[in-house]
Amino acid sequence: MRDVAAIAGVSVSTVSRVVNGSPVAADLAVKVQQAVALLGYRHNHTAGALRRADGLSLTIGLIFEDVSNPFFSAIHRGVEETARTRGVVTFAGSSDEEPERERELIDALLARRVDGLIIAPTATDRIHLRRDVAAGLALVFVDRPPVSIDADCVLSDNRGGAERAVTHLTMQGHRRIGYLGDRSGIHTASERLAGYRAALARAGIPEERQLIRHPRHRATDAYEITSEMLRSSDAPTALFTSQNLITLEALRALHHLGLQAQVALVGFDDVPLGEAIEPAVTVVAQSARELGRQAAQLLFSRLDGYDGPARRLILDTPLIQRGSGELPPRR
Amino acid sequence: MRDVAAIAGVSVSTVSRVVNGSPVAADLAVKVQQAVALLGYRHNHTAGALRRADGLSLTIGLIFEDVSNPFFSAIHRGVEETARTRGVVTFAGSSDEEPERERELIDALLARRVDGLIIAPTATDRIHLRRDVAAGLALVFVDRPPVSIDADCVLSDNRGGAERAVTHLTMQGHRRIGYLGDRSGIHTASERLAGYRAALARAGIPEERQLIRHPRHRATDAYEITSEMLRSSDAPTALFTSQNLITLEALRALHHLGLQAQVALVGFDDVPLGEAIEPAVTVVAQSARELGRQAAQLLFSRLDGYDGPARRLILDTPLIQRGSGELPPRR
DNA sequence: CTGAAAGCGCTTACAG
DNA sequence: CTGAAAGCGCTTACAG
Repeated sequence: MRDVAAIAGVSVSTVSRVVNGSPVAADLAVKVQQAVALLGYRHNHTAGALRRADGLSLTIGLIFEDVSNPFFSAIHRGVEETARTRGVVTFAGSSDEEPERERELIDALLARRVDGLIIAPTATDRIHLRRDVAAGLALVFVDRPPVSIDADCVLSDNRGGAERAVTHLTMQGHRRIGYLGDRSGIHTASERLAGYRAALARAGIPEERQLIRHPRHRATDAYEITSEMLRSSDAPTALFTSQNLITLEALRALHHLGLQAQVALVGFDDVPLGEAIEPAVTVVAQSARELGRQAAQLLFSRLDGYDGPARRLILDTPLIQRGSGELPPRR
Repeated sequence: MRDVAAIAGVSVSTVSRVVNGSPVAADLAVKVQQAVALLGYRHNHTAGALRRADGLSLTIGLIFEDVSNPFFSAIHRGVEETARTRGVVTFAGSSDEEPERERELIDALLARRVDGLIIAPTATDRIHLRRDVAAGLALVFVDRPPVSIDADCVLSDNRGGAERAVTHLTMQGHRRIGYLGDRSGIHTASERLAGYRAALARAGIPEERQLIRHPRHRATDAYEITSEMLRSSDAPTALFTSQNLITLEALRALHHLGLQAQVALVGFDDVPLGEAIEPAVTVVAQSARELGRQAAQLLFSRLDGYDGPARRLILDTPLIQRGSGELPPRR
């Protein structure tokens, strides 16, 4: 900036004004712009933030379980869409469901002075950000509510969606419905299990322990567990799979066993090709992108000065009937 | 930091040393740490970078077509894996294949002083970063090579993979092979088309114009175009779909028409459930995560001082036979 | 409208 | 090892 000022023959104050669009005499502005082009000057917004009144970095951070899970990357996209309109750029990182990694990421992001954070917290989150929030950090939770701090959050209707899915199965006469759940401890997992239980209770069906399973490592275990459950003598006539990766694995297992037209299935969260395969997959859908948009909205409203109590948004999870969930009981 | 110094009864220099792990007398270090905890002090790494010798922000930027495309989010994950070992956090943004948006993102990221940039450039990239690279920016291209600047890049073997895929079809007697390609102009698209052509030429099959199609809007058009092609009187006996989203749409069309067991298909890039559906989908696979890892490696080697000529890495694209690509010609 | 000076939160020579 | 001072690239009162 000093170099630009020297070449343009003005003070750095004037260069700063031109760069920031403050009123400057036209002839000086032209000189400055020429010098900027000549030198290939890049404004250092970060340095400016140190002195600027608002102190904003125009930067926010996203912390997900895994940035490459399509569910989370769709949230990312939704956040980006609204951040973009404000000239805000977005960090994104994966906690891998490890509280320590989550904490590292939070620390790293705050050391870079992000204006806000959108977090899908780990099951055992120890998030301690009260002071940072008091100091102006905008904090929003997405997909899972915060446990150790009171903050804005946006969730899907997990319990309601699961209950609707399972009731859909009981209404068609299924009484043995397998539950393939996510690692317990994760909020969405326990809510969906609660929904499953509520639906069984409503239909007067007793729970069976061996029908409720929680694969530890989703991608690898879910396939095995599903296969095993389906091969057993008291196999279920229907499955409720409570997470997108688990649904994919259960579908693989069903298709490999050739049981996809025998055993009903409803999944939580849509899957690619879910509509194309035979039978097409009935799911409870959630709009990840919309979760992201809403989370960003909450975040920016805080940066814009909203100072009221924490808000909690719950998004609908409509049931999409496509075939797999409408198969009658077969055994 | 000043407050910490005041409470600990030391100079800010000493606080700085403690925070950065420089040698400090044990008793003073303890006092500083207590003050840090008491105040909830957050180090401002960004402010430090202004004065620090290396000037590094420990920040890099990723620019993809779309962060929510599973291919790109897997690259993101690969980058993150190697960035993480260095305490580097990652921005990620979507260009939507628009050069102007790409430029905005680059400018925004450079204004936040990222140490490096990993870009999957738009078809008509006007990327002008020579001066920034000269000033120390580490720049790597991924998935698509740079057109307007010489820089490190890591690509998949697009032409070779496509040629292998199509030759696989011709070897089984297919002579009418439909090509469903990405928007032309995108490097990967033209390479894959070249591979398709090479395979036809090698098999002595003349090209047919109406069998080579480029959906404009992948998600929406690919379905229509595939359906139309399959319904025509001179329909192909096999399809080569040259991108993951296009493969998904073509599969939807095939399944909806009930032709999935009649018309062979090989896709470029794997798709979820590709293994589960019937017939399972034969693909040319690329490891997006590995692309990301390698790109990050190239980037960090530059930051570590490598100053040689631009490198170009080409990753293998093995053919995975699963069934859909092994269907014989039917008409 | 414009410029000189002070200062944002840090790190880095430089003395001690 | 420790502290006082200068300075990184900017913005912001404050005079003119």
